[in-house]
Amino acid sequence: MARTPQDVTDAELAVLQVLWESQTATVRELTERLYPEGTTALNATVQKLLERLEAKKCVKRNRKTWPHQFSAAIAREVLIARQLQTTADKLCQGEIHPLLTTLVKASGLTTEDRKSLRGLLDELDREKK
Amino acid sequence: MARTPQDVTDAELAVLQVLWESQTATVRELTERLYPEGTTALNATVQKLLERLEAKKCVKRNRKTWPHQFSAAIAREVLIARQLQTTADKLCQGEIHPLLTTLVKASGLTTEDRKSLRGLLDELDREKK
DNA sequence: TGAACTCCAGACATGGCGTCTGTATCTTGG
DNA sequence: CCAAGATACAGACGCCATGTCTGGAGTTCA
Repeated sequence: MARTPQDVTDAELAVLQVLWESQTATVRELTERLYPEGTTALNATVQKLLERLEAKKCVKRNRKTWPHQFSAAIAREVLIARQLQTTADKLCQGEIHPLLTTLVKASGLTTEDRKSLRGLLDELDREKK
Repeated sequence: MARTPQDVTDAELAVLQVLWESQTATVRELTERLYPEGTTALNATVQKLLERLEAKKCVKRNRKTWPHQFSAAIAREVLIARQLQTTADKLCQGEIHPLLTTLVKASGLTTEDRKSLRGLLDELDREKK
């Protein structure tokens, strides 16, 4: 039972979070944001995280500018979807429906939430007729 | 950025999966199921996994019988819910609504699925009035 | 009682992941 | 055009989670 590497690790995710709200940033900016108090060695750390994220196609790097500008190459929603699929694979043989019912049942949905959900369903009904 | 240990690990989950469908089982049975071909050393491995699962309150052990009988102490749905909450915490500051919309949009819900979902929502509406 | 099985405490090993060091490369001010 | 400072990049380190194994004690049954 070999261990399966994570697709986006915690430290990497932290970087992505910042990029999602900043649109674009340099290594220095990211480091200051993620590790205020930190030493300059952390720059290399962030650099490495970005490098790995780039390899995973989660981050785009603009090499034309100096210093390089980084931006997210993957939307939060996509990552959410991917994560949910992983959960489904592990716990429901890939089925997503169980996730939905679990969410709806277990979580404290407000009346508001339920209304918007119905809206979404209606939309789907219309699309597929 | 310290690494956070998983709540239920892959190998542990594999054990749980078997328990969910077998109701109850001994170490030997589990080992044979999980590692057909395996050496007897794997018995200890499974034993250790069970021990850890027990500590996490995911497995119950009946010490009255010999050999001990193990059974799941946590429902699959609970684990799903927990996992979903973790995802929400990491990606949506704990909000579950984004997960829902992602799921509804991304997954190929059949008309049937949508109907049963609406049923669930109606039920909730009735409960909370 | 002895053989065979099970339990259990602890140790071991692999590898993921966050971090750091050292060096090459680039940019800018003088 | 050169020196100084910043950035990029390759590689390595170290901790620890996690899957696995070893040895010995406990249990059952003929």
